[in-house]
Amino acid sequence: MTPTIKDVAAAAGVSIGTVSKVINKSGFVSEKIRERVLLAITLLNYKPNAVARSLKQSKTHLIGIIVDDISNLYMMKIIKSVENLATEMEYNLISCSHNNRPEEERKALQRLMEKRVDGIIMVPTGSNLDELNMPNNIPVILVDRKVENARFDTVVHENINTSITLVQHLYLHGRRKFLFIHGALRHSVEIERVNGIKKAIHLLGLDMSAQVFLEVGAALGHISAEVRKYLEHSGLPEGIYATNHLALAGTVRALWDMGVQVPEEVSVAGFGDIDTYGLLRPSFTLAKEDPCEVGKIASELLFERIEFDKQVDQPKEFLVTPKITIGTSCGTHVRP
DNA sequence: CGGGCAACAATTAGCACGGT
DNA sequence: ACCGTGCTAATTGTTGCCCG
Repeated sequence: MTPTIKDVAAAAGVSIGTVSKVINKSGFVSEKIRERVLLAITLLNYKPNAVARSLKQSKTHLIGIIVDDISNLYMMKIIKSVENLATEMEYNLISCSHNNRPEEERKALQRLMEKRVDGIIMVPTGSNLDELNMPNNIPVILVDRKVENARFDTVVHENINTSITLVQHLYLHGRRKFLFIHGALRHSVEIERVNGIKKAIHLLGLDMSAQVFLEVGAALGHISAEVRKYLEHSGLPEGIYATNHLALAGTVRALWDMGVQVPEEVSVAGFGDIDTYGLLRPSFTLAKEDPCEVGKIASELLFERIEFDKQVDQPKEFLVTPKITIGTSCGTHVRP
């Protein structure tokens, strides 16, 4: 059996309370006894039992994080960023995916609560929070997506104005007929970005009937096939704008497969960082999200609540503004 | 300074009790 | 004798408080 504090106490010839004081550097222990205890710890290769400690302290030093899909690079960056602070604060992370299914979201929450995690950071599916049995005894921070009835702090990207800026950008370089490729309008991110597009169309006085909105799925292979099918059937627009990194990657792949030259034949803009390793010299304009910043703000908020017992008086919304990087797609072409 | 002990949360073995 | 029910007490490792 692995040695317990009891074994250390017996080996050192002291009580377990004294061993506890030595381990936690609390209270008074004479130097002679302290050395004896430390020697016993070394000889027995004793490691304190975190489970028993949690039992006593009602604190597990565990943080739960629920995202839509843990293999999604964007989500991975949020998790990594949360982990950075968690490690510094001597907490461990439990990561879960809900795959955008409310039922899995509910179960993941349930499991984390049963594990008695000290706090939760979560990307909501967008389902009704009242039906999720959200915890009210531990802090929760929502990230990436806004939800109605939020009694929780939320960290999200700015989507509407950024979306408007991207359309304006294509417009300023002479584009007037667009293909807007977006995902399912299930959560706030896609809804806001599409709303931004519509606002931009209105602001710029573009002909709405000349614009096309194409909704695509969430799997890269399918997206590129759908985009290709559309382009082969309906021809190239002047500009393409994809609202998320998967839609953008699928679009770029379809254009490559079709041998379409960007920006010579069509301008491309979109959300997302699809060039993880910096291998591309992108000829399209990007609004790059900053998932690391989202994770950083969210984890800082969470630890404020956990460690300093800070209460949520009025739930706040924190906005992270995506950085726009100009590709070559717009610089070379000017409308005649 | 150091020992003793309750408390923490959840589970389960053990036991008494009543009914068939 | 056997079964189900409901209760108590023990169990786990650690901490923090009290007492001498």
